[in-house]
Amino acid sequence: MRYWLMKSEPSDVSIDDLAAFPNQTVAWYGIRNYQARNFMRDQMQVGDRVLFYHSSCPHPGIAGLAKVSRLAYPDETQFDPSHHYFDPKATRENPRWVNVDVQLVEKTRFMPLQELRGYPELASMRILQRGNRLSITPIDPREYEFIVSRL
DNA sequence: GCCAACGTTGGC
DNA sequence: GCCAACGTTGGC
Repeated sequence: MRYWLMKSEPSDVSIDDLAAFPNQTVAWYGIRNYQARNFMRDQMQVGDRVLFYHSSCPHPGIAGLAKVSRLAYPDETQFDPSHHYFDPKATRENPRWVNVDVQLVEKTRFMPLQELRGYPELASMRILQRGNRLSITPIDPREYEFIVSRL
């Protein structure tokens, strides 16, 4: 089992939105970065644990715990010309983008980015590195446990 | 709104 | 295959 941090803009899908969805599950659509796509396609397994992170918002930070509930499959939004995430180079025969499904495990207390930055134990987390933009990053199991034990 | 970082594109 | 230009991300 692996551990991941997945960024979501709360104006798009917040932890409360996730909690309100059917089965408390969301398709992680809209990933248009090859490295992040490859994590979903090649490495994510059902049951993998996810830190659900709010980004690009007034209060960035960890908002809850989730898990991978379905293996990667083609992202529907790439086929829809009216959609923001439409990709003219993608076809049904040759999809370019995939997504997993993510299901809520628990809405936790909110752990702000500022707090994460304060723990020396987490200093090597990718999310904390200057210039990091990757929206899906693997998390070291010890870092995951450290964070969960403080939520 | 600024700006650093970095991924992508496309001409050559 | 190089690399300059451009676009996007995301914290502040």
